[in-house]
Amino acid sequence: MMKLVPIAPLDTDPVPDLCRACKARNRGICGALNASQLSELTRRAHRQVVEPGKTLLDAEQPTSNYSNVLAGVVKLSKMLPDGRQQIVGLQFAPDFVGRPFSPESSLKAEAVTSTVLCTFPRQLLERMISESPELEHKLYLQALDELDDARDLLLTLGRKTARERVATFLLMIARHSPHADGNDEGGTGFELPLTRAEIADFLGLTIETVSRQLTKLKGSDVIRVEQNRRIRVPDMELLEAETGD
Amino acid sequence: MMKLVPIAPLDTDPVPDLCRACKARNRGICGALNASQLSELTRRAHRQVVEPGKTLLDAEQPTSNYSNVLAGVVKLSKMLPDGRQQIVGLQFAPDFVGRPFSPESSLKAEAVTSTVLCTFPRQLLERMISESPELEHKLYLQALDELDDARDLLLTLGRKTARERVATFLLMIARHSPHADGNDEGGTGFELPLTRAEIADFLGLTIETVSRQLTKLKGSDVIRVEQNRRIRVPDMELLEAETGD
DNA sequence: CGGATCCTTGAACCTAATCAAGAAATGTGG
DNA sequence: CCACATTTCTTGATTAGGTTCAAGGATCCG
Repeated sequence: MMKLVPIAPLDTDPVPDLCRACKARNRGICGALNASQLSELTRRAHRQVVEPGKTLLDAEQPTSNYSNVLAGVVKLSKMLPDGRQQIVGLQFAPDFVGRPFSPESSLKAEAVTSTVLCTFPRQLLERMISESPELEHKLYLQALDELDDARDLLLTLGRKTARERVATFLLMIARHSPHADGNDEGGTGFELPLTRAEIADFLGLTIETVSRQLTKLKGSDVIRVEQNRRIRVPDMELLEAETGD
Repeated sequence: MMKLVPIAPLDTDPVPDLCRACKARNRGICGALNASQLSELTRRAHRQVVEPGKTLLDAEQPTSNYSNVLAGVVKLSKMLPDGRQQIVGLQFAPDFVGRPFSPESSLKAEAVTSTVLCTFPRQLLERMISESPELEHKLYLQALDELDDARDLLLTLGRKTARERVATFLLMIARHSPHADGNDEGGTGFELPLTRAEIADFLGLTIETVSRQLTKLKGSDVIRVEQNRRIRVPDMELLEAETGD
């Protein structure tokens, strides 16, 4: 049975086309917005495709825009004054990229692959947060997930061997791969979004060590390296057994 | 001048004595609650002093209670099946300890010092979150801070030397010490809440390495070790210079 | 095809781990 | 309060996993 409720005047806006076509619409934070809020967001947001290396947020710099990742991968990294670098997180669709309630980011956010983003002004989002508890709730849930991820990575960096780290990374990518070919003849295949240097920066290793461990995992028949960036895992359980947990 | 506002019937409850005396009341998440909410929370919360080693949340176990830290220090840790351990966070007053929206914790929370807690049922908090956006906002802010801390630690574990890690840890503790004696004759003095073994688990090192680096920092006149747990920093800038950032 | 970037492999080195012992601090019961 | 047991911490010797330095091979792209 239908309830009769007064129609809020602002809610007569239709869902914008941009959002209607957005794959992240119902999984990401925008799912918390009503049509009028979506409409306002859309008026000031734009969809863009950015190339690898494009910086979205810069450490110690005032931030003017936040983004949602619609496709591709974004890395979050920190750097010491002497140049040592650590990747502290990877973001996939439909993740939100930004640090609400702080005028500047403490880290750098950079596209690692060709990436599709929905970008909008920082202040607009912060205003919408204050108007929509539902939106803040979604952001909170994402923050909690990122916290779990960060702490898993802490265990990896603090206590795992090089081989275990590489296996852990491969498993993580496999699980995030949308087109990881299922169990056809040769197990699961997927593409690494990161270069060896980036994998090293993620795992707290050097590029040489990453390369050597991939070679050794190949030698143990845990993986096959079909091309530099293309990995195949014949038996996912074998890979899981290499992660240490 | 006083404003005349209608008094919400439920808000006639006075602020409970337990909360009135709570030092964390206005800094922690309870600051987001009105008198009636506080009153309900208090009815089902209890203040307790727990001894070092007491487990508050256990990995892979359903959690029935959350807590606020009122005094003391709580460690959050993860363990691999073979026993390797990593501390992934330290919580001080007035931090909230718990993982909302997840029936079980992915980590273990344990008192490291004698600790004062305000403990209450998990489901009560989750119900109050759904009723109070202000409360969820405070929790979100804390989660964002914990995320920043976790990512700082990632940089430490992934890229710093043993000496830099120990210096980074000492600086962190110094900054969290309420009774760090100010700049009397000998600089800043404070108490380490953790054993050497726990410091090692926090920094991804062994107990021997922590001990050796403390000895070396002493040899370089960056710190003085007055007792095992008592450190003095003659010049805080010297210590900062050892952290690598 | 040529140049640049990315990746692999080898050899030497080094930092931190491991193994081992003893010293200092803490706690306990007489 | 002291003697003893236990835990915690320090120090030394050795080992090993990963880094650094160096060179050569793939791969990619104009």
